[in-house]
This record gives sequence, C-alpha cells and structure tokens, in this order.
Amino acid sequence: MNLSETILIIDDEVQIRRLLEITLSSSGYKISEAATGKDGLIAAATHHPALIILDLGLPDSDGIEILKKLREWYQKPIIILSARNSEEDIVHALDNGANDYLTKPFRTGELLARIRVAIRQNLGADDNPILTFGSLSIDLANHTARKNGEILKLTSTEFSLLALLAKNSGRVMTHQNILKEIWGFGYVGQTQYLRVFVAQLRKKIEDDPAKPQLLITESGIGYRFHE
Amino acid sequence: MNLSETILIIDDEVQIRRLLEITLSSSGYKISEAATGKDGLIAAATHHPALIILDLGLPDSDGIEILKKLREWYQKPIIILSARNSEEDIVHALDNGANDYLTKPFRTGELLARIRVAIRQNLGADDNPILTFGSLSIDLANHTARKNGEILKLTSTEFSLLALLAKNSGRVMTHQNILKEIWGFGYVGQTQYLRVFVAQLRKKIEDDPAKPQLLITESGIGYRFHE
DNA sequence: TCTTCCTTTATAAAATCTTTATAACCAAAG
DNA sequence: CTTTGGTTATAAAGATTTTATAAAGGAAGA
Repeated sequence: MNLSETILIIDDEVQIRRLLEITLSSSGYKISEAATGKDGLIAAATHHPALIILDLGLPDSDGIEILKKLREWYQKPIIILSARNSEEDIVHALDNGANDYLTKPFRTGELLARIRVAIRQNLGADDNPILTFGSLSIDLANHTARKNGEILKLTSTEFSLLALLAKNSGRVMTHQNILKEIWGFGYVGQTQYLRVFVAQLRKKIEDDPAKPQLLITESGIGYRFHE
Repeated sequence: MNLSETILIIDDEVQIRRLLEITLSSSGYKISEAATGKDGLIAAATHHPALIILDLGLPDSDGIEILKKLREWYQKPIIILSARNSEEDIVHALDNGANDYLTKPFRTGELLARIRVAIRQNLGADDNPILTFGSLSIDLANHTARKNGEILKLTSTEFSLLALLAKNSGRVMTHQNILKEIWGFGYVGQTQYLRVFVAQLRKKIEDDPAKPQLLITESGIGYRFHE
C-alpha cells in the first residue's frame, strides 16, 4: 500500500530524530531529516514529502512561523510533535494548519497510528502501479490483468506467473527461478508444469499464441517477457 | 464560517453531554445527542451530522463496534473522547476509522480546535455517496440497495458484504479480507459462510445468478465486484 | 408462538492443477 | 539432405481442490 512514501522530520534533538528514523523506516516509510526550521523548509520544498513531523521548539525560529510558511504552499499533512503542552500552544498550532498535535514524550505506536490517519485522509494521490505492454495491462494491487480493456480470466497461478514475468520484463528468467518463485523450492525440476502454464497463458494474452510477442521462449534457459 | 453544522455527541455521561452542549453551541454548532451506542447509530442515520463525537466506554456496547458500524456508511469526521488512555485503545480506534482521539479529562479549547481541524479537512467531501453499477445502486448512508429502482430486501450482513465489495469494486478481495471485515478476526477460515452469503446475495442482485455479472468469483482467491 | 436470520452440514457441479502422451521444432552430425 | 537427440508446445485425461446451492437446525426478537 504505502510503497515507501517519504516523511520529513524537522526536529533539533538528534535523539528524537534517531528514534523516529528507526520507528518510521521499520514501518516502511522513507525518511528525510532537518535539524532547523530553515533546513526544514528547504527539505520540504526539495523532497515534497507525503507528511511532515514538525517540532515547535526549534532553536533558530518559532515553530509556528515555520508551520505558517509551510502552509503557504504545502497541502499535505503536518503533525506537530512538541514538548509544549499548554492549551494555547495546541490550539494555536491546530488553527494555523497543523493536522495533529502530540506532546513529548510520545508513544511511537500512537504516532504511527496518527500518521496512518493523516495519510489515509489525504488519499487521492493513490497511485497503484499498472504495468503496461501494448494492449496488455497488469494491475498488481487489484490482481487483475486486461487485454484491450477487457478483464482477462486468469487463474491464481496464471496471474502469479504473468506478474512475475512482467515485473522482470526484459530480463531472462530461468525455469528454476520461475518454479521456485511460483510453486516453491520442491518444484524445481518440474519444467513441464511451466510449459503447460506458459501455453495456457499465451492463449489468453497473445494475439497469436503460435507466434508469441510478449512471452518469449529462451530455449534451454527459460522465458523472457518483452518490454 | 460555521453555517450551524450539526455535531452528534454519543456519550452516556450526562455531565459530559451538558458540558459539550454548552461549549459547542456557544461556538455556533447545532447539537444532537445520544446516550447509548444504539441511539447513536439511529441519530447519525437520522440527522447526518457534520461530525460525531463518540465515547468509547458506552454501557450498552463496545465503542469500537459502534465506530465500525458508523464507518460502513459515514464518511465524515469521528472524534473519539474516551477515559481509556492505553496506547492499544488509541491505536485500535484510529485504525478503525476514527479521525482523532482525546482522553478525558479534556480541554474544551483543544477539543474545539480539533473539531475545526476535522471539519476543515472534510471540506469538499461528497455528501451522500451512491454507488451505481448498471441497474444496481447502493446508498451507503441510507443502508439501502436498489435494483431497477426497486428497494432490495437485504439482511444486515448481506448489505455489509455488498457494500464492502462495492466500495472496493474492481479490486480482488481475498476471502480472509472479507471475513475479517464483515465477521471479525476470529472468522478467518470460515470461507463457507462467505459462499452461502455470496449465493444469497447473487440471487438478489444478479439478473441471472448462475452467470454472475457483478459479483465475480476469483477461484482460489476470493471475490471481485465488477466496475 | 412465529418469523427471520444466522450457522452448519451435505452434496453436486465447476474450476483448477497435475500428469501423460504426442507432435513440433531446431540445431548439429552423418 | 536426412537423421538424431534434446527441447518445447499443446491437447487431453485424471485427480484434486474449490465453489454453489439447498436445506436442516438453532438462536434471537417480535
């Protein structure tokens, strides 16, 4: 789902940045960091992160000012992470464009959940990768393949095989490799399986299965998907 | 700014309701109240509030269940207001569709600011979404489905299943996913349930249940709703 | 009580996977 | 040019898994 979206951390405390870096990257996010408000603004403009975590207590500038500056052009979620706990600070930050406000010390699980909420609400930039090869398109997230716009009726194994080859298009995949990926270790050697499924797949995806243009045989080695 | 939008308060403590009523109405919101989860669901369906404030510790039911039920059709913000302060509760609520989570005792100014954030983010969201698939239409807010204009008589489970699949139309949903969403975590594995309900649903929504056009079987994987 | 809906069970039908058989292909050697 | 050995393609039979459907039993509420 989140195929490595970038989160920008603007915080002067190196321990916090370290902690967040570990927590967030182990949840599959890419991380970008800045220790000052100035650097934060530059980093935001450079990397266009999917979300920003902003500390209000920055040494070089008032956090609220950074928030306002960001909000002049940055539409995506901003979560405030601050040691300040007064109602005035919280209300002020939220009214100036922050999406959420957590006080330090914070609980990492809660922060992650609040990040998920923020990103979930900001959907629309919801791009799922679709592999396209001429009139054939493969939607990996939705588990569907189309030929000339028509959804193809593929079995689960056929789809796995097609997806594997398509993901490695242009590259020759050996019989052993394919068998290991689709059927598992024990099936290396059952090249006949593969031939049967390749033939079935060609009947469904090729214009002329006898003269395959997409799923090419590499005799003695394996198969290759044409780019 | 606030064109007297209605906020629904679902909380069993009368003092909290009184406090919120005063606070929110003096900020220009209209108020609707419910003391139990059941009444809350009814009030939400009746008044279509712009935002819901939900207490998790309701006497008659698990707050999370109310949250899930609301989220089956209610797209607008839901803010949790709860005495429970464990990270587990917070994460669980946020991951089940809550927009924000405040613990009691709360600060009214902060609550108001968080309400403003939630409503601000919800601007431009569509009001009464009706999913349409040929002669079939599904009104999530009113919990009704029509075939050729006729209201279909669906049980609550059947409607949940239909709504889930329709909301994810075009995407293959695995048995496990569907079972988890509709029946809960413990029912993953009970694929036979699903088959029975799919057959029942097809009898009601398909022109020819033996040749389904809408609710497609993906053998070995799950089901897919036609786009 | 009666009705409605959920759950479980049983069984037939359909879809998919595996295996087998055979034909076709292709390059190298005779 | 023909043969030969290795590889690949394809159809089709069989075995296995998965799915559809009816129907019976049970729980809950009117």
